[in-house]
Amino acid sequence: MATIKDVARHANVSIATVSRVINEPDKVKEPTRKRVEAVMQELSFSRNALAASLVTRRTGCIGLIIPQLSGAFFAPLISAVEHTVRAGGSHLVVSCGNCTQAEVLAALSFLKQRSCDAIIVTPGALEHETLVNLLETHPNILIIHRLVPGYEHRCVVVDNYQGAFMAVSHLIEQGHRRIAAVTGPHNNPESMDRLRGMRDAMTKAGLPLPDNYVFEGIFGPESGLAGAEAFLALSKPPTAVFCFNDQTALGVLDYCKRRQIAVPADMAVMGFDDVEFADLVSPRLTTVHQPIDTIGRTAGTLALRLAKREAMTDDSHVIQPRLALRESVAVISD
Amino acid sequence: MATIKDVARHANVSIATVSRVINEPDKVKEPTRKRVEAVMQELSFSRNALAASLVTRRTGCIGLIIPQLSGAFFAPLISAVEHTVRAGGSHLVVSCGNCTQAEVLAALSFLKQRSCDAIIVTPGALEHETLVNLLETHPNILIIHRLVPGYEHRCVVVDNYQGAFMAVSHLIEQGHRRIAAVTGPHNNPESMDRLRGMRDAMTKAGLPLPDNYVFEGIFGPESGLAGAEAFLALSKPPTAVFCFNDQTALGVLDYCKRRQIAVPADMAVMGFDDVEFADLVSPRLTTVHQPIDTIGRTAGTLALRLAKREAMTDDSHVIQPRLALRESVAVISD
DNA sequence: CTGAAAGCGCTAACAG
DNA sequence: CTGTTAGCGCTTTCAG
Repeated sequence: MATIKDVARHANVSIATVSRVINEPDKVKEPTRKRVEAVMQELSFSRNALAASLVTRRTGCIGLIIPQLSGAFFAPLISAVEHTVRAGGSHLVVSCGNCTQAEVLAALSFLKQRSCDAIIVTPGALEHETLVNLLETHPNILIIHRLVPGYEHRCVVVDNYQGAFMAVSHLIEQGHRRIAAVTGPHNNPESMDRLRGMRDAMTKAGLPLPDNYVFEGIFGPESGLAGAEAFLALSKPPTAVFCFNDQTALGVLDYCKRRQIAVPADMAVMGFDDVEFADLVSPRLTTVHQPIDTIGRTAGTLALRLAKREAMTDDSHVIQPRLALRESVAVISD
Repeated sequence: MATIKDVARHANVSIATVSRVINEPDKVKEPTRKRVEAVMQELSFSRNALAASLVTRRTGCIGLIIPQLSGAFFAPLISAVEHTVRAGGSHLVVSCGNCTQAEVLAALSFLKQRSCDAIIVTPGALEHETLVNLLETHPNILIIHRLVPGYEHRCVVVDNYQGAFMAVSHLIEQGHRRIAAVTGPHNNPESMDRLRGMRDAMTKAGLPLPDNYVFEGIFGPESGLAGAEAFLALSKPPTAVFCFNDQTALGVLDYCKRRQIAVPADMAVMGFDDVEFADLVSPRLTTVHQPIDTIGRTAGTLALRLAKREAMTDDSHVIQPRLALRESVAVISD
């Protein structure tokens, strides 16, 4: 591998000049520049970015810590982040945090050592305190999917409360009065926000939400299966079930299919997320659309700004979801 | 940010000793080590990996260039690569090549400058010559999805020919005699391999494959739509269509649904890839299963070996697909 | 077992 | 416009 030293020698200039033709070409007189460029070509010189970063203290890398790389929800998110980040001239280094606190911290430490200009964290299992601590000690960290009080300008979240409120209100408008929910884990803040949104929508309509209408799941199809089974065993089963994510809804749909329960006629199913397959299953899933792309773009833009050490505005970045009306919910028939 | 210099000063040792407790702790006497470790903790020292890499010439990073980050096919692939790579103690830097040759080369140059220990390339639109050149000049590059003669040991591919052969043979076994195909772009080597496999399976069974039974697509649902339309307009339409990827098959399925053509009764549909949604659509898609996970793991393992500059064995890495038999193909009824 | 010193390849003042 | 020089933070001989 040729270095700027080699280039300098071959072109009969100092290494400073070579450095200049790389970084600020117009500060070098045309003939000199041409000569240097020719030599670089000839030696197929490739600048060692590591060495440069060591002195500039900027790597042009933005880190992203995320629980999964694949998956209907995260993959498009990563993609959106990558695109904006790259449009801004930086590159994305992803690290799969796999949810556990230890892994996230390990990933973080790696990205820190690698001097990423900014780091985007999807907290997964991170405790609130850890998060606060992180935000406090690392001015270039950014959080997706959790609103940390006092650091709103470095958080990008979707309005889970509002999304759930809208979803349940829609169900009510369709005539449903007995509405159940398959939630996420009780320690999941997003799930809790959705539950609050649901509760308020029910209360506003003067409807009850009995405890046995709330089934705690883990955001997977198996939760939907179990939840549906539990609800249908009730003496007064619900006519609609609101699943706190689409994977769960998929489980409910699956259960209904097996048991020959017609969706939406006998059971309405509402999801949350609007992942790719929501429009692919049958009946097509009515769900709360999370604008994944907007989230990703917002996060990317913010990261770019943090990387440049630009001042952050104090606004919070709360993104509004909207309803994706499809086939799994209809006006109640009885 | 504290440096080893700071640590050295505070612990009353030389920077060499600090470096040792980081890299070869057992070469440092217990008390000294303890003291240094305490100071590191206290100053919340984080080693600057950039500086280290500058001298060791190893970064612990493995690069991956890929056309898309999301997508039913690539996301799981990335995930598999990331897991193996990380299990091997390295980290993955992804770069989205977006298919064009220029972009792939740009991504490559970035990863090179960043001194990745090894780079995995999914060639997308790269021309064969460029590929050969790359493999020749970069001993630590690895190719997925293209078998470059002379560099087999640094390529990992699935046997597209065999997959297509199996798929079409299965269709024939089910009694189909008029089988059409919606292929990928004609300059796509994988698509060409699949077409050869199909041709040979047809020939072997003594069946013709007329030109108007071969519709060139671009691996998207719209190709399936267009292909299906074209085939159905024929005076003798096929009874089965082999789609060269699942996205395309999705388009065909969609077309049939709209036109009330029963699948598989009136039209059998065979896909290729077996992405996540293949098992989710209805009818569930019969398709050629690509062992994405195996591909990813193989590539990851190979990359790790390249990174360690270990000698490569001379075997090629050709992975065998298998059929995923589901609902969209059945014994022909007439 | 520990320290001194010489770089890794590059950038960034500062002179000229 | 160009060259000299002093590091960036770390590893790695080579002595002691």
